[in-house]
Amino acid sequence: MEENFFKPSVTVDSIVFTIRDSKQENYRKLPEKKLQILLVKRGQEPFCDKWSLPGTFVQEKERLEEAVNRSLKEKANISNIYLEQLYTWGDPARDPRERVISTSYMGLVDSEDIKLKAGKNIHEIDWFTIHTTVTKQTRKENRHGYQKIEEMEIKLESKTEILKNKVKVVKELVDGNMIIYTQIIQSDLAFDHAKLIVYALDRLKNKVEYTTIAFHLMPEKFTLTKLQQVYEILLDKPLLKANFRRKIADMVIETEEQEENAGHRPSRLYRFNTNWQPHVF
Amino acid sequence: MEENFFKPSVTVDSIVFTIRDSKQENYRKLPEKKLQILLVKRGQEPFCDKWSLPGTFVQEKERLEEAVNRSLKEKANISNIYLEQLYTWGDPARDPRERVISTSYMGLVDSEDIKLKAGKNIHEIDWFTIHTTVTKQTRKENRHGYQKIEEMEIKLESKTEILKNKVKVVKELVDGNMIIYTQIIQSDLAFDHAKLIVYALDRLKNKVEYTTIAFHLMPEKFTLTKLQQVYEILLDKPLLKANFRRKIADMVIETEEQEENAGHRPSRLYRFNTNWQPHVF
DNA sequence: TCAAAAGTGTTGGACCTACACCCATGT
DNA sequence: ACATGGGTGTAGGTCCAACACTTTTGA
Repeated sequence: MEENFFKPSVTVDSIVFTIRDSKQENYRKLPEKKLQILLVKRGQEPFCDKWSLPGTFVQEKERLEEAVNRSLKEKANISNIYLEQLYTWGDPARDPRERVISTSYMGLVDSEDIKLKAGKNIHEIDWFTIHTTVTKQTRKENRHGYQKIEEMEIKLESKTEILKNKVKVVKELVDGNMIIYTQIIQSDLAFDHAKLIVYALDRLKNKVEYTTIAFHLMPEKFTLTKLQQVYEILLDKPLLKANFRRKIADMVIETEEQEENAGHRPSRLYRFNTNWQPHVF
Repeated sequence: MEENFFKPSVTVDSIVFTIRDSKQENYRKLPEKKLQILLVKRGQEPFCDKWSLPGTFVQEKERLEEAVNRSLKEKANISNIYLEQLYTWGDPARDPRERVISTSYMGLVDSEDIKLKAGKNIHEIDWFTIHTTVTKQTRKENRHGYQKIEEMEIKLESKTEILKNKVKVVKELVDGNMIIYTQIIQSDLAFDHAKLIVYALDRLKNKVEYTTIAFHLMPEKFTLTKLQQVYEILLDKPLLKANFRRKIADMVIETEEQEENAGHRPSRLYRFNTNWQPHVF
């Protein structure tokens, strides 16, 4: 065996996204929807009473995904949601006391599925709407390639609180190799959780374009307009209805059901086509 | 703080890919190219004298990427290559002695860059050509969705050895949530490294289509035909020259240099266009 | 009646596939 | 001279953005 004295603590943290109605103007208009994230207010040191991602220490006989599921069950009363491993954060200084390596998971849910309940070691729990703004963008060419710096503000807003975070994402091309690192400038969140959120957001928005990941934010049966709203939020741009419908046509299957009482023509409900596969050429 | 008694060992393992000439038939023909992977023969228990991925234990004051770079330097005399974190493997039973959690990294190199040298705790080091065959594919529909099982053989071949591996990949859709797990049926490699290789291969082949990752397998200056060969190997299908060139046209920049002495018309050398960005709509 | 959303059809242009063809080189 | 790869042009089809238009409902 190789020299192996050092053992770190290992945790899992989850970034759970959902898309929820934020307001409805009148009986005719569709409610406006927003991308939201699940946060818990810590009940222990360090960062006691700071908002943070739900997470837990990995136990001796437990797989990582089991730990994630346990933490969501214990802390937020959530079970059985879509989870996907994202990234493992191993900076020696990321926990102020001792070295903790954390593997982050992205979770996606239909918000209707969930009844939140603050659990173990948690003082509060809530959904926070995500607002991101790019505040600065620079790009410098150099001998080896270039350096791109992006400063971003991430505002997280619940009914009662606003959390502000500012990060700097540096993308550097050195001898053909892309190096990306994120730096927290200011954060109201515990630990380096602002970083984990930025990373997860990026991955989510990216994957929308070439996977069916968005369907995990939907209920089993949904209208095409609601699906379009989800895509519009994630892609951050308006889409044309006719074109959107043609594009996702074979990812969905028509059902016989309709949604009524909406103040306008009733819309047909669809479900995901489990037979769908991306076109291969 | 939460209860936190258990601390696992943490390692990093790297799956380093390259594309190398395997044979040249005559002075006119271009050499045939193959996708290869870097393996080391372990010099310690457990799995002493078994081939494995290069890896190391993460040390106390070291970031994960530093550990990966150190292990590649110490064990294989490789430095300064493209690395990308892939996945963290935390199955409690993946190491026969004690619990070890391992984060895997994918490395990509131009093979000309590298002079291998077996290093610390390593008996041998070599490149292995990867041959994969899907031996069985089943798909069952059920109440919740479906289950897809794929059996794959991965043959790894160096000048002197052939390593055989057989894995079973199960993709299951349960209540709209996709669960993927891999199972090793038979493997000549140490630990669960066959799994890590299958995962890395999958990711590499996938990313070729929507990123510029393939360029990390190229030297700084290259001919378009060599680039096309790399794409053909990764996509596992022949491409039409004229169409390929149009598709990658704005990812590359023409240089003034040419490659000569080839027994046919000399070909222009290109380099990667660092200004390239995917088309956004 | 009418506001709002549901839902469909059309058109011009961009891009993609397949194939044909010519060019330049070393032996 | 010729095998081999380097390199480009084009025709036909498919896909896609943009826009216009009709339908259906609840109040």
